[in-house]
Amino acid sequence: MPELPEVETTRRGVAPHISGRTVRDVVVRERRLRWEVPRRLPAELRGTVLATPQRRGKYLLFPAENGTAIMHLGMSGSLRMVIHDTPPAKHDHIDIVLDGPYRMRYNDPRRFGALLWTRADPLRHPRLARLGPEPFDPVFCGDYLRRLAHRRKTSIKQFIMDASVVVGVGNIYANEALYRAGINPARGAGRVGAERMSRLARAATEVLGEAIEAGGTTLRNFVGGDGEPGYFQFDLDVYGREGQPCSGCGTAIRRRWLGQRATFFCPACQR
DNA sequence: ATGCGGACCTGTTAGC
DNA sequence: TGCTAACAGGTCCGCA
Repeated sequence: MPELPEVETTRRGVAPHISGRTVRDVVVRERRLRWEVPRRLPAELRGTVLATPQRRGKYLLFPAENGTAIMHLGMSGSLRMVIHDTPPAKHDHIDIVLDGPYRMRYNDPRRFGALLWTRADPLRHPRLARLGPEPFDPVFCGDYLRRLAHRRKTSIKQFIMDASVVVGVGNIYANEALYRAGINPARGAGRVGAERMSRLARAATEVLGEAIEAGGTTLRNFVGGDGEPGYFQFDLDVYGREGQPCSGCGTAIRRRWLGQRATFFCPACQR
């Protein structure tokens, strides 16, 4: 579920409840996530004061005094703040128990997520070191994309979803950005001209920004950081709309597969 | 270096 | 109603 807007919404949701709080304990009920939760993580976090959580791509960073907890929500992870005596539900794998009435609870049915620990600069962590720029970073622009896409034969959609190119453009927003830019998702990355590439960069930045504004797209079981199920729905033009008319020209939206991911596009508007 | 396919998991929904 | 298959928002890894 979580794409960048959901991750950012989660960060914003939990931030006021954890910034400046002391970690009383960390309860790990299931350590088999994408990678095993480090055994030393509870001991490292216990007794330290948490700073404001940060985000890098879809990774959440929880800086403590002696290191940083690095979290990824994977496909199905979510965080919520619950009062201490709330009994854990199915797939509630980890609690960060805080001073005061709340603990931060991590739930992840598919266990594609992760919780890691580093004492060093988290941005140099192997998982983060090779990430591309944030979509809101001014270096992320048409020229930047053109340079990287030079002679690349992969589709523009797979290219824009590559986290070493730019972070945070997941399947939903790749579809939406390409629609807004009028580019066929299957087009070779190296065959997108300068003008259209600029449009794509702008579209990606825009669509992600708007989704964050909207509070994140809510699909399936996403739960906002405040514990309220998000009911806001970002208005999607193509994703999940196979067979429905394109809002621009009325042509039926098509679905195809690119890189094992469902891809939605308007065959008339996107070339 | 690039590109592809498979892998990790469980839950929900569509179809018979 | 019940069973099975397809599909789901992410990434990493190994191989060609």
